[in-house]
Amino acid sequence: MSPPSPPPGKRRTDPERRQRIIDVTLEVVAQHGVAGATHRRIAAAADVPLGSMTYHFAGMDELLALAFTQLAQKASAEFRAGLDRVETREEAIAAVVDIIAGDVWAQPATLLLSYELYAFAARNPDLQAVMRGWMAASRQALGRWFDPLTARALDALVEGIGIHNSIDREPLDRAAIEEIVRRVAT
Amino acid sequence: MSPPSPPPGKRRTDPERRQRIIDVTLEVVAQHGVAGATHRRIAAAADVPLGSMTYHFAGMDELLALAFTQLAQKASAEFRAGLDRVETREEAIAAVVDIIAGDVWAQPATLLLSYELYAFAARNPDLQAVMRGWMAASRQALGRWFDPLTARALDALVEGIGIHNSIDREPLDRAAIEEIVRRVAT
Amino acid sequence: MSPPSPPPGKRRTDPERRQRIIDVTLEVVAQHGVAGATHRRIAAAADVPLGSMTYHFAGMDELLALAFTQLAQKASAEFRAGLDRVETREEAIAAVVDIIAGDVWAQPATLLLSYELYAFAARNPDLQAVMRGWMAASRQALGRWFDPLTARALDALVEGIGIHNSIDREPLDRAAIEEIVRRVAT
Amino acid sequence: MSPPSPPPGKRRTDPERRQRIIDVTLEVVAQHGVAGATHRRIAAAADVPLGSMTYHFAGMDELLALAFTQLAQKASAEFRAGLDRVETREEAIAAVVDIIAGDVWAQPATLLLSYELYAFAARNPDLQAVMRGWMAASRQALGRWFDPLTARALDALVEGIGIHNSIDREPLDRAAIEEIVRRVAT
DNA sequence: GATGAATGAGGGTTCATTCAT
DNA sequence: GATGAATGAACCCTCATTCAT
Repeated sequence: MSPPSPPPGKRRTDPERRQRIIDVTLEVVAQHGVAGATHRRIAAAADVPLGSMTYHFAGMDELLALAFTQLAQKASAEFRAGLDRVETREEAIAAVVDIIAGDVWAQPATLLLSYELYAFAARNPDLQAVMRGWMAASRQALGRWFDPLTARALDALVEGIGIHNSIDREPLDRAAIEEIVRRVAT
Repeated sequence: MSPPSPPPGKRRTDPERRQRIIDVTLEVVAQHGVAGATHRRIAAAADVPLGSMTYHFAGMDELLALAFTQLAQKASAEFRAGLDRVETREEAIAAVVDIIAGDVWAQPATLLLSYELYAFAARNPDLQAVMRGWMAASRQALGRWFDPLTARALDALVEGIGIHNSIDREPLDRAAIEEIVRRVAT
Repeated sequence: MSPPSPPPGKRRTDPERRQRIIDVTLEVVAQHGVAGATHRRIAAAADVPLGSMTYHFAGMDELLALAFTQLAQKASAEFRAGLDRVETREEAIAAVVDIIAGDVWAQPATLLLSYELYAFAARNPDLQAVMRGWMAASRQALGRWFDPLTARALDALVEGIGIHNSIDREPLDRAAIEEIVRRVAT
Repeated sequence: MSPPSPPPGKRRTDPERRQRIIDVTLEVVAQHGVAGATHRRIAAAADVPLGSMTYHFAGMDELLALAFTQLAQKASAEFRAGLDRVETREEAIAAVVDIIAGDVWAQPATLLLSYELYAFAARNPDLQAVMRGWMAASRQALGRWFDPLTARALDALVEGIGIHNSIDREPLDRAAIEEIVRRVAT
């Protein structure tokens, strides 16, 4: 059995189109918020005809759900990638510090998207499942080096320090972050 | 017998009106998100004519800013209230655990509002100032019992565990939270 | 019998108020057009409470009618003043040239008001009477020196050249105007 | 039998729609003034959904500008048409008298529109260019038979007598108009 | 007499969505 | 399959006007 692919026949420049719309959706949300993410704006940003929006996606909700899901999965993958390549507990601690202080979550756009994601997920059961999966994956990755409670604590720390650093005018530096991480990791 | 109340639909004196609109705004945001917080919806929920919206507030942005500011200030006040009445460091630790595990942030609506608040604040300089004030107040309250770095770490922990507990199907219990708090608080 | 004055008792800073509103109305119309002449804008420009608007005048239509009537009467008076002081036919011709080339109608604001006035008068019988009175007065003033047909022709010329000069990038100079006036005045 | 027309309220193909809206706009302006020309009123008069207004035109200003531009161009074309078909100077004079006394500008609606046009143009640079073009075309048409100064004077006369005749209870008759035109045309 | 608070009607505009092509 | 034209619901906001004071 072949995977469920679009029926063969007259496929044009399609395949990337759908994905590009999803990617652009996140950009638009980052810039204008969920409230400002309209079909028109996304279509314009993706350089796609307006009709494509409702043709490819049932509605904004579905599109947002898809976009946020991909965001969560990508973030989760990056999180695990950072931890999977380490060999010792010391390196694992360093990896956690990297994640908190690193470029990924330090980017204002990414953090902004996470706020929008949380708010959206709170009203969307599908996204809640995605987020629980994300959390579970993070804890599993941490679980290689830390006991379950510590893993959860570290995961929460990543979240909390990330948010506060984005608001704070003087974010915590690497040394301070490491100090805290070490306290939590016994 | 209750005092003679003005016939509904024709009351001209309603001093708390303005404040009620602000309160209702938060309820509507909690229920429908910032994206779904429209003048009409809020007016209906507050049982107020539509014209009152732009009469009392320059626009949705101002109204949201006011509502979120009050939310932040109320949350900040509750945070400090929990810490200001303690007399020992042990009690302070218990208070932090209370805050994390307690009713305030455990309410889904409150957490949801905080996501919306973060997203909104990221695009609104006034709210950023409010949030920095909130963070500063929290750290000051914690500063009575903990050194600055620990205070920041605990504050981040409150944030992170709160968020994760709201997503998690099996939130951390008091004992687990206390264990983590004690690790951070040396 | 005394003239119909407001009943004595508690008169404050009233008398000029009403007239000032009328004057300011013309300024607002000149700046924003009849379409943009709102109670609020006029009240703000006249530094008068909004409630004064509907207190002193039955509605915008009445206020506009009053304002335009005063404008017409003032313009008419100036027109006659220019002609009444002349002693010879030659001076009368010079006066007509003065009116056309002069400062009064050359001011963009004044001409703009006349357009608005014409448009308004076309839909307001009272103003039509005012304008007919204005025309009659002009012709009467001209009638001292010119036969009826010539008077009407000169009056039309004042109108037509005035308008065209306001549109034209190179308005007719005094000499050209005088040449035309002399042709019409036999 | 008439051809099968689409059921009302559900027609999707209406190529002249845009132009009809422009035409109807002038009718609405003639009836209610620029101040009373609203999207809703025009849409109703043109039997067109409200959404069509801002779909076809960027805003009321653009719509008014288009409508007035077409009015000016049509008036200009008629003016020239009257003069272009004459063969002698005598006929040219007769043509000018026709224009002044004729049906075009004698219609109250047309004159009313010209007032609104002048007022609108005074606040709209694009329309000023249109009006200057109109004036230039008129003078060029007159220029075939009259020297430049006379051409301008006759043009102004058309304007002035037209306006005054519309206000006057006893408009000038053809003979009187001809007498004045002849004076101006040397 | 005079006014500031309040309102509901109506303003322009944006939007997701539909549908003929 | 894909799209551009079109729509009507809903948006935020301004307005003249009312009314208790």
